[in-house]
Amino acid sequence: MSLVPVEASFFGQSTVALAQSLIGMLLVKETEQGIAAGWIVETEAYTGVADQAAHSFGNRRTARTEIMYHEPGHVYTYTMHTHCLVNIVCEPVGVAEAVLIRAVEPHIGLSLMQERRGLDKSLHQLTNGPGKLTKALGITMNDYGNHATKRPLFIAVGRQVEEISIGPRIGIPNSGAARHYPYRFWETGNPFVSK
DNA sequence: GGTACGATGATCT
DNA sequence: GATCATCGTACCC
Repeated sequence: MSLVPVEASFFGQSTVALAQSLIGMLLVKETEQGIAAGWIVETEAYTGVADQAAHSFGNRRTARTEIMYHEPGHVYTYTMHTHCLVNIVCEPVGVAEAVLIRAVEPHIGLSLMQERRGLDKSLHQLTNGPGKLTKALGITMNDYGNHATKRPLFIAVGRQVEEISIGPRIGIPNSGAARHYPYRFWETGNPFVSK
């Protein structure tokens, strides 16, 4: 098992392309309690200035969205309804786009994830949602601004994915036409996707 | 199997 | 004070 972070150049592709490339990659988080990692099985692309569903729509720039304007590969975490969500920043400096990681398949540190999520949860309930996977892996707002090529939170080379499905994004009913964009990607048939 | 809804807190106006 | 890129439970097929 080699947990080697990917090269920074991996993140130098378009947001939509990266959202698909991330499917099958390994999301790794190291803490004092140990390592937890999961295969990424579901992502969503948020394409910034013209995407009404993106936090950076119209180039809105605040303390929260600041990291989206930086180099690709940075980690963008933020809280939503008491949950922490994790994104990977895309596109060159000044272009604020990102990929939301919506679900992973538990791979390393299963008992640690179960401990964090509650022992009554079945395996497939641990990480099949954006708020769930951050809790299972121990990802918090402290990871905001970390680069995904560096510990303790990074992307590692993953496995082959046979087929990727495409559909509209989830949970953005108030985003005008943007809600219909085919920007959600998941590994076809994988039982750990959020829906 | 499905849908409905309330809790909950950071962020922005 | 309004707005959410959510989750879990309740309830109804």
